[in-house]
Amino acid sequence: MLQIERRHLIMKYIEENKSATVEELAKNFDVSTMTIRRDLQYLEDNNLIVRTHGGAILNTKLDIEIPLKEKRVRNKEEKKRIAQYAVSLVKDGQTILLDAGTTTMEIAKRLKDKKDLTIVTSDVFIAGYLARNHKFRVFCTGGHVQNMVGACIGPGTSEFLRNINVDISFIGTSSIDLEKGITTPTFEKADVKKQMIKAAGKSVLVTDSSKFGITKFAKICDLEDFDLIITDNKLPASILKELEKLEINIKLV
Amino acid sequence: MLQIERRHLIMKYIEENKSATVEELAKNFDVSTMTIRRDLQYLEDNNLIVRTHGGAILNTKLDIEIPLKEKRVRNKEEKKRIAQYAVSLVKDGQTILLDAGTTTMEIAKRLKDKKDLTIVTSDVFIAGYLARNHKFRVFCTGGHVQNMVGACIGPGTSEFLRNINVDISFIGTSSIDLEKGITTPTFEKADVKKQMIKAAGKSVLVTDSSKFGITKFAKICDLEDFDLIITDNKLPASILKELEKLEINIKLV
DNA sequence: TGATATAATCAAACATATTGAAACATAAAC
DNA sequence: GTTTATGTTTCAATATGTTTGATTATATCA
Repeated sequence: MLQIERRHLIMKYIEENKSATVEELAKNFDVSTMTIRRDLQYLEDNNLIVRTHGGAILNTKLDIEIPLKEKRVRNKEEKKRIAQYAVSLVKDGQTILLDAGTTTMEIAKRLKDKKDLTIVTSDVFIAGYLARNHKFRVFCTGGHVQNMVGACIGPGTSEFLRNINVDISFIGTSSIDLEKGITTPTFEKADVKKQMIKAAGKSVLVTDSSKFGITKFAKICDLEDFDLIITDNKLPASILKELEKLEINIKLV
Repeated sequence: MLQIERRHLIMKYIEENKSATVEELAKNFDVSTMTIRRDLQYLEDNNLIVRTHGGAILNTKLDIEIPLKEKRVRNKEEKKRIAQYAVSLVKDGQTILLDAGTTTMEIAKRLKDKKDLTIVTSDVFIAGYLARNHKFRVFCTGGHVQNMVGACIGPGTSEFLRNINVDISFIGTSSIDLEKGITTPTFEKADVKKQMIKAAGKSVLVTDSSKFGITKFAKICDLEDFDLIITDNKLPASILKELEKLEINIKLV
């Protein structure tokens, strides 16, 4: 049987049964599970199905919207704890700013018990999530949307941020160093984050401990420019000691 | 049975019975109580149920927040055909603008075979979809994000649009009338759409035929301000005749 | 045709996810 | 308060997924 033929039949099968397991397909078509997986991968790439652990289901939106798949994120547990603490700093009625990223998305997910918030974000996924799930006033900065990441950057983004003031900014980073400060690969991104700090009465850096000791091209600011740094308890004691020596306000969770 | 299937079925069960105990679910699905607990945890994380001692109940808050049933897109088939035709107008390398809405989302979903597009949108869901699925240059206008809808509106949005030029704008509407033109409930939204038309070398209105004869508060423009109107073939012959008399460029699909 | 490149497939090694059982913690019931 | 039921955490076992390299089939071109 031709590959394309098999893929069509798999699709037909899933359409009829709404779902299928890898095992059952491998048996039906008498090929290895590996081949089935590749077929399913292909069908998913074309938005026809959604792959899940053990098989796949139809891509049609079901009555209830359950996220079918969570993007694999590293240090997920750490990020959740960081987010949990970050949320405790937010008071009802405040205006907050959420940088783009997975950690800040975790913050967004934990805001549901707050009341009357105004939330600004540069992340289109966060904006979408909040618009769908909450009753807050939500603003998206707009700008050039980075593929996969969903982060808005560029002059438009910076301009938007120059015109607002918020109570707290939650900024994420993937490179933080005691000496070199917070850095990022491009000037554009650096500028956006600079504006985020400027716009805020209080700036909080949220980053898991694996990001310490990394430096990138464009500098955003120094560690002491943040009112607080939240990270996880896997931070090496040596770094922690240095931070305390520098009188950086840090919270380990 | 796939995990995701079980979770859907548990959700369905709770929806029907308003509640369920861990024990009863474990027995029904023939898995351990531990697994059921994890499933319930997952569903709670997604705001679908509320966990209680011994089981879970439906998240009643959901009844209000879920326009999902209502949102189950009306005239879906028509919208798909309209989108299909709209996509045929787009050439590789062009810059296009997609208004917020379900019809324009259908357009976004059909762009994947195009090459080297630059896409601007005021819809955070469309921006997110494109960022996740394609390799295009994607821009989001930013602004006040409307709950549930995901559309950006407000001065920030209009300002962004004032600074760009695109080859084609695809505009959606929920109210179109031969005499009163295209209208919308608020001035803010009207202004955004006006800017979208201004920014475009060519403006295309995409709307299913059920929207004809409806008028709202704020006027956007007249029908003749569009270079083309794409709608479906359910449009009453009387209206079609009028349109032709007015020399409106219309395409029925 | 024969030689070479390309694609599809499989199997094995390794990585990750899911599950259930046991130990421990907490809440409800009496 | 004590008891009982339920929930949580942790760990090990199993199931599933991914990556890699070898093998075979298919396509391409001199």
